Order: sequence, then C-alpha cells, then structure tokens
Amino acid sequence: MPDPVPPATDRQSRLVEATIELLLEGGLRAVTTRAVTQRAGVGTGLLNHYFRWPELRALAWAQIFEAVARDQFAQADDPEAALERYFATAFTPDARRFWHLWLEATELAASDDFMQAAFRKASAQARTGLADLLAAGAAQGVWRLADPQATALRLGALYDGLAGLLLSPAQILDADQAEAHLRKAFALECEAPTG
Amino acid sequence: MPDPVPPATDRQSRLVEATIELLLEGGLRAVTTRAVTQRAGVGTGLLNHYFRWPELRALAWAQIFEAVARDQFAQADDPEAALERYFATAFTPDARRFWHLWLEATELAASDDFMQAAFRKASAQARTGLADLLAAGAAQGVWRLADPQATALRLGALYDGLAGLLLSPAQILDADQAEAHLRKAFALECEAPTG
DNA sequence: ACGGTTATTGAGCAAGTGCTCAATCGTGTC
DNA sequence: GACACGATTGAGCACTTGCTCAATAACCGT
Repeated sequence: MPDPVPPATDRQSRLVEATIELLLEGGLRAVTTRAVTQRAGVGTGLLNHYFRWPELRALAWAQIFEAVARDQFAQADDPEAALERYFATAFTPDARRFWHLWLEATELAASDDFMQAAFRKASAQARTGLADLLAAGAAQGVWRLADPQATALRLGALYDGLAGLLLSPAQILDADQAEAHLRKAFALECEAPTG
Repeated sequence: MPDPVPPATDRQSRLVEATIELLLEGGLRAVTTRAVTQRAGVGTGLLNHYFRWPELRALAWAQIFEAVARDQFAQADDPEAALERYFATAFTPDARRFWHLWLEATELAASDDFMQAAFRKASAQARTGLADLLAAGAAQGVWRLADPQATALRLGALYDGLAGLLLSPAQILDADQAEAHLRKAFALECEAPTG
C-alpha cells in the first residue's frame, strides 16, 4: 500500500494525513477526533474549524481507496500479467488490512452519508477494474470466458469471502491457500463449455 | 429465522431474550446494557448481577447462530433437496440480516474473547455443514466433485462475498442474481474435468 | 417471627465521544 | 502602530457507554 498522499506542511492536510495513518494502523476504532488532532500535532478545535468529523473520516477513507485502486489494475494493456499481479498480491498483509477497512466502511456507510458517497464511488471503481481486465483478456484471446462481467463479479465476491475467512479469528486458511482457491475458481470459469 | 429460544419467564432468561431481539432488530449498535435492561423490563443493575456484558452479548449471539445452523442443513439425508434449499434460502431477508450480524461478530471477535470462542465454534459448524452435504452428494453420485471440501470452502466464501455485495450501500445485485451466481459457481465446480 | 441469602433497583461514577466557544496568536493591510 | 481577520487553542459541555454499590424487596428455612 503506497503513501496515499504526498507529505504536506499545512495543518489542514496534516489532519487528513493523520486520519489516514490512524485508519491504516488501527481501523475505525482507532480514529477519534482527539487521536487525529494529537497525531497531527494540533489543537482539538482545529479539526472542526476545517472539517466536520464525518466529512474528514470519509475523505481520508476515499483517499486510501483511490491510491489502492490506482495501483491494483495498473497495467491493463497486458491482461495476463495484470491478472497474475492481481492474484499474487490479492492476500498480502497490506491487502488484508485494506480489506478490513473496506469492511468497516461497509457498515459505516449504512448510517453515514459522506461514507456512503465515497463507498459508492470506490465500489464502482473496484468492480469495473476487474471486469475490464477480464474483458480485455477475453477480447485478446488470452482466455475464454462466456461472460466476463459475470465472472468478474463472482471472482470479486469470492475474493471478498476468502479475505473474510483469512481475517476471521477462526484460522481456516492461510494466504497461499486463499490465492490458490481464487486461481482455481478462475480456471473453472475459463474451462467451462460456452453456453 | 426461527425463535432462537422458547419464551422464558425468569428475568435471567428474559435478559438473554431481550439481547437476541435487539441484536436481530438493530445489530450490535442497538445492543447496549441500557437498551437490553429496558427491553427486558428490568433494572440496569440486574444485568451485572447475572452476567458480564461481553459474556451476555456473546451468549445471545451464539444462541442465534445455533438456531440458524440447526435449520440450515437440516435434511442432510437427501443432499439434492438440501442443497436446493440452501440455494433457495441463501439470500432471503432473514439470511441477510443474519449475515450482517455475522459480519459484526467477525470484527468484535478480534477484541472480545467471549465472542471469539463463540465465533470459532459457529464458524466450524457452518463450514462442516456445507462440506458434509457436498461430500454426501458426491458419494451418492448426485453430482461429481473433484474435491468436495475445497468446493465447500469456495462456495461458502462466494456466499459471503455475494451477501456482502447484497448488503453494501452500492446496490449492485438483487437477491435473485446473487442466488443465480451461487448456482452457476456450483455448476462450474461440477462440470469441471477431474484432475 | 426471625435471620440470612438472594434478587432487584437506580442514582451515580469514570471513561470516552464529537463538538463549542471565548480567548489568544500570527500575519498582512492601510 | 493600529486594525482586521483568519488560524489556533484547550477547557469544558452534552451525551453515551459499561459498571458499581449501598439500599431495599422478596423469598426461604428454622
């Protein structure tokens, strides 16, 4: 996971940075107004001078996601390499941490309008990224897929589920097994007779 | 989702009931000591007389899960019917509500030992339920699966992912589409050439 | 009746949350 | 130098959380 923002000097940007840092380190529970202002080296009142709290939280989350999305499906011109990269990096510790944040965002989005807006946008990006990749590969004849869109959805959902299993306290999978399952599922989608 | 417990008269059981009710109605956020004691028609102090709060919370959650698990893979003697039932009821509103609770439990289990114990047990039950079902069907020749255990894991993970998409604020799927994807994934697992 | 054990209550505590606001500081303008 | 105005502070408010504890009620065996 790359640094989502370049280091900033002004205190407004420092607040966003601090929120992102804490979000990545400890998830939503670690992110409070006091924790953020303290991390930013700033008085508690300044946060409310520049932001509303839900607004800042959603802003930080959106920046994290954009940085990840920017990376995840970078070289879409070579579908085979891009997919290989997707599989290889699917269950790294960074990816898992990010997935945890995603999970927390899902819940928060139910009651927080700022978060919901950010979530909608991020969700759309994530799905079209994989779908475009699979469609490109199918068009180039790298693999055969009856319905790349549907395969992307299933693969994405499987990814979520596997990440969840990986994260759950009941240790069922390790990262390698999860990756193998994801690859296997893709293989099944490819070998299937068209219909 | 059936009533997880028969109606009780003594106040100790009423506290558990009230916790379950609130859990099902509004999720973890709706379940506070005050809300529970009020729902149970009981003074706030009584809760701590009988339980520690994390203990009661985990207890209620465990009872909900057991009731669901008892139902989900009931008629395992007829694998085909049981699987059909699994698909048909996978994404009902009740199932979705339950999945939301499951999600919250995942997060809570990270920091709550009582919850973690309950989660481990529940998680094991859920996985073996589907795995046994698929294995039984394979043994009876109802379907051909190279590795029922692995298929169960993938199908379970896909279910989690689809349920997550269904729950997410970005409306991508409806319940029928999710069910179709789950069935399609199972079909792919079956048609695959052995190897 | 009595004594003792348990059940039960609710005011209140301590900790934590987001947020306010009068007061200061800093800096540029005329 | 005086003024204005945004930046900045932190004590404090209002609220919520789980939990305590002295006081009371209810029950039961003797």
